[in-house]
Amino acid sequence: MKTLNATFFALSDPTRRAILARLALGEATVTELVEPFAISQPAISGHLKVLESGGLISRRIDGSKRPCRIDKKGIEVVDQWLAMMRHALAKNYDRLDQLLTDLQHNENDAKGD
Amino acid sequence: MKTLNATFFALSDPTRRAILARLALGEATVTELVEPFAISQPAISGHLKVLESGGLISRRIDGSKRPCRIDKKGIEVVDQWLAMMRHALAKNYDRLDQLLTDLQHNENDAKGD
DNA sequence: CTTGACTATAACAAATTACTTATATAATCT
DNA sequence: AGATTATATAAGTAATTTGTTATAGTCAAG
Repeated sequence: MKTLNATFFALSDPTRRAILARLALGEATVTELVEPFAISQPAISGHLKVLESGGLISRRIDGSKRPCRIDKKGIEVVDQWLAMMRHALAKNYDRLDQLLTDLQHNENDAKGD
Repeated sequence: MKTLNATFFALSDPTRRAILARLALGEATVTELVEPFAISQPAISGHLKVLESGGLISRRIDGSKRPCRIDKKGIEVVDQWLAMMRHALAKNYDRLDQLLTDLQHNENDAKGD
């Protein structure tokens, strides 16, 4: 459960998701990750730490470089949460109150923020 | 993209995920949601607003009550992001450098925080 | 062994978040 | 109408987050 917190928290920041998207194209060192992102190197290092503790990336040691790559653990955590939600939703789907709210949902059609 | 931000941000808070878990059991009004959570009603209302703007819940109007229910839009957004990541990872999986880093990953085995 | 590249940490400021209590608004009930 | 219930908004506060610059540590190259 703590993992879930850390993982979703890591994903909640657009810069960190952008880092993941970059990393999805292949491994990259910290310096390589700083380039496209227009924020300082320490800021990126901080994001990487958050991503790592969320199980979304891992790092190796290559001399003085620390190449980062996507770690599937984090992705699996999200996947499991999704599956859990879908399971709970499916279980409820044939309950009467859910059906009723489905019907009533129509009146909810044009609603602003 | 803005939706992704809002959705993941909404999911990044444990209280909000707990609200979703409760809602997965079926619709609930704001007052019903306040009960199990030991925080004030305005705090819950704030969380609900965040969840709604992340497309994770929707609300109907029932007299003075505002029953909340899970909205699958948010879940689909997460699902699409997952699919996108998996696709990018799969595309890279047969690239040489990825294979190399896979091999080198072994030396990364026992690494603390 | 000094210099330069790569990354992490410290110290601090600004913005955001998540609460709180108090209050406003709207619907329900008597 | 007056009281009660259901929810939202306002104002304020403490904690957290995200960024910055400056600096330290480690490795590589000459």
